[in-house]
Amino acid sequence: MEIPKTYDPETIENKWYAQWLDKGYFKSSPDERTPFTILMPPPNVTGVLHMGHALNHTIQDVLIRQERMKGKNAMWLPGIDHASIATEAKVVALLKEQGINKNDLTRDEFLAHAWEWKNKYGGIILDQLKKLGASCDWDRTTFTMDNQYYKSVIMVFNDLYDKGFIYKGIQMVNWDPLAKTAVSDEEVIFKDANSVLYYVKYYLTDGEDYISIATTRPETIPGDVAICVNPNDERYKHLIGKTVIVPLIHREVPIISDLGIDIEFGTGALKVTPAHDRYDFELGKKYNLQVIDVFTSDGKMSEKAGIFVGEDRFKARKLAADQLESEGVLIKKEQIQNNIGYSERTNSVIEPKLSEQWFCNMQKLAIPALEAVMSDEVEFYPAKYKNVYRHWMENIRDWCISRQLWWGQRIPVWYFSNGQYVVALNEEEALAKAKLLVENDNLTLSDLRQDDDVLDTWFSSWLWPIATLNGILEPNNKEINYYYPSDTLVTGPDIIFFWVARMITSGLEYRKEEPFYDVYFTGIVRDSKGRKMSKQLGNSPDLLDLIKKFGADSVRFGVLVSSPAGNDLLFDEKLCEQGANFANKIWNAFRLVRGWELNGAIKHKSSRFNLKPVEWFSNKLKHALHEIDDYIEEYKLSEALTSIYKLIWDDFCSTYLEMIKPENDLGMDQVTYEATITFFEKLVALLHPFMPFLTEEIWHLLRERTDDDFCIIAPYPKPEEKADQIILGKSSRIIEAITGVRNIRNESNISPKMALDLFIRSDDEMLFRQWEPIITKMANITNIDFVKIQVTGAKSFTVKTDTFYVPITVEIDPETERIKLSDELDYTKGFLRTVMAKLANQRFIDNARPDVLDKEMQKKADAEARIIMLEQSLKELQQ
RNA sequence: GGGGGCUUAGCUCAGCUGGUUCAGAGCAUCUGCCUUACAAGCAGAGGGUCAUAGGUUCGAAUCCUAUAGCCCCCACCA
Repeated sequence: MEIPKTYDPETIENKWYAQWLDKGYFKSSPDERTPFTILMPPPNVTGVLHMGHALNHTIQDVLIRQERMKGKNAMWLPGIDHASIATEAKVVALLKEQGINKNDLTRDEFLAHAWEWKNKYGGIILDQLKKLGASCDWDRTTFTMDNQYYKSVIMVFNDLYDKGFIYKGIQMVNWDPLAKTAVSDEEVIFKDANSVLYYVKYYLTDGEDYISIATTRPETIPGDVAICVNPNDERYKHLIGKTVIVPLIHREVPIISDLGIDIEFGTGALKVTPAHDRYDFELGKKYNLQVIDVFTSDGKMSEKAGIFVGEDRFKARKLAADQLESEGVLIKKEQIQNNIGYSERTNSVIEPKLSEQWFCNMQKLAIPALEAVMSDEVEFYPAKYKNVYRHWMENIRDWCISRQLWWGQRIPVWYFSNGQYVVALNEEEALAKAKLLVENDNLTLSDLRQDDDVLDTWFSSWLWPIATLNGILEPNNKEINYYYPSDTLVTGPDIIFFWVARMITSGLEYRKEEPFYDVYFTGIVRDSKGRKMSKQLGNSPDLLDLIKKFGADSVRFGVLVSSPAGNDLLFDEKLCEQGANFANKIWNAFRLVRGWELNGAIKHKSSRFNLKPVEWFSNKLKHALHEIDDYIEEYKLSEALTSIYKLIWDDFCSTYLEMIKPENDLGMDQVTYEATITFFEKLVALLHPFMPFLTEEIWHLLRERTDDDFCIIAPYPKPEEKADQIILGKSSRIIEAITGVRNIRNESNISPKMALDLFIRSDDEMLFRQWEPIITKMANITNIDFVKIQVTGAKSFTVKTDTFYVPITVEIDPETERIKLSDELDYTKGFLRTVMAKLANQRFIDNARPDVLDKEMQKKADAEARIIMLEQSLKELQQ
């Protein structure tokens, strides 16, 4: 067998992905094993793969692969969200390009276009995820408008209506004039804005006096129905009850009073426009005022405005300002800072608008969902989001669930011409219910009209954990009973309210059990300058390009290595490069190790090195497995990966392989070789969830494998026995000694090629004898001797209580040697003093834990021994 | 306006219930090496009064209080 010199990701990735699929390793069905389930947050059908997805799905894949290797029945369910408003906007725009206006289409015609679009573009994103190595059970791919899913949503609507949670009402909603639909509070993004505050005179009906009003929205003046002041405001007290003339339209309106008015703000007098402001609407209700909606649904001035009819709201603002000026009622303009709400989807300015919508009352439903998180039944990583969650759930408001769109689950409500309605699962049931309602058996479907609106996308997404497993329609089916609750939800904190909170809510309502045990919140992916990645900035690299350039394993490494849970990830291509370097390193280590057998270098039965390196690395590995396991338990994946990285690069390659690597033609022995292959196998398995392709490749090349022996299903290395600290401690003395010699070479400019002698002064000669062949090889030493006294004409260094002398021809300054020793002595003495102080402190003795106390005792002993050694050396030097 | 978080080497970050093996890692920098696995590499090195000021303590990066700066979330101030 010939091992290629370089690792070629692309062909190898395609090869193994195909084989994994072929072997069905991603598939899962209920059996006697413990399940481990992850439900993929379904990307929008309109979505394009970006770095955020890469991070998110890499994390999910790491978790799934780990648990699969640990023997659980791992199931990762992928899917796509129909993304009602986002998709509809896209389809409308596309049709517009083709010269088709949505308004000219029937509902069915439009939906046909939408489905066509979905079938063409939807799911591209999932195919792209395959390139990344995602090990989803693709047979389970679910779309939120699949037949069964659709029915589940309708069923839940019916159920919540029957239970009295869902109701229809006229309320102030957030209106998106571009999409011409209501949106929920969560879909409104508030941004700071510089606005103009207009001060306007409202003249009293009788007399020359006026009251001045401050407003940022003069175009809504035609909707004014009153002026409101604080009853305690001395300036206006005498005017309450009088009437003023509204500018522009010259209507007479009353001056009323309410304690809610802020005397300090603006002029202290508020123009009341119930149709266009939440607060004003409340005032309007309280004082029974008229509602005049001055806008049309697309944000133009309406007939009711009576002025600037048909003009866009922003144009109208300017026109209104101009006219106020020409009427002589504009007092002044002032620049102010305020918040303006934008639609999350269309980015148009949200208009508070009074309209009739469907709402879901969340207060009662939220109670158990709040409790589940506060009690850690659902555990948040990081925990800081618990507070955010609690605050929202404690102040939860009714959820506006209807949207004036066509793409989505159509609201299952059927109306009579008189406005009466029935809520039903389908037309047949609607008709039956209707007949009962009006006691008329001759009623036909044509007497009924279904609600035109669809449901908020999130009203379907919130059922994801249940509906994907058909748990709504068949609550007792085998699948949902087996897989629910899922284990970990991996998502961004930006949708904690939209989605996470609501899934917990619906899960507890419909399964009486939380939908997932853990929620892992990822951070936002930013560029290396800390800017959020966005299309506009063009700072988001194309994932597929990155994979092409570095390989999927390297990209996975890059996004994982610096992304602790909940913290933003500052992504830099360099991280992928580091990943690629790592892959290359592993590949070359593999070539070295495997080469020994393939090139016939295995010449001996037993180890020249007394198996010391094997003993050392096996303990190093034990130690690392515990560390890595702890990190994974806490979802510290980047830390875990870093640990594996160091274990492989530093400990395995730089140290272990260098130790056992045969110099000259001395050859390798069978025992060490076998041990090394076994180590390599464990390392590769350990790394597999993070870098699946490279590891699968090496897995198959390390040994002959049977047909079903794949790394993807190999047992994950478990932390079992603890590492032997004594062995690790002794070995580190050896390694430090080698480093010490190398250091002397460096600072004295001695080539690594020039062999040196080494004198060791130690009370543990045995140890150094055992390691002698390794020390001589790694530090390029000709001969090691043991001494009892100072060696002159040599550079020295100390490790713990051992002193090492390297005789060199380069000039040695005794003074420098003396200073070195005396500095170390001072430091050690100081160190001992602090230890002694602690041990002399009764409160410390009383309060410290026994292990802390033991450590201090050990420190004391070590320091004392070292001081004796240093003092002795120093004395000899001065003689 | 309310709430939460952050401030540790040039950069990105680890540092749990306070105890000189905690002052760390990776990247970057510097020095020397094309040593037959790897220059996508090897061997070394330098670099931080742990934001500031107090306090608690025998002892604080770690706990408390203020201050400054940055970030996020929530909120109907016209």
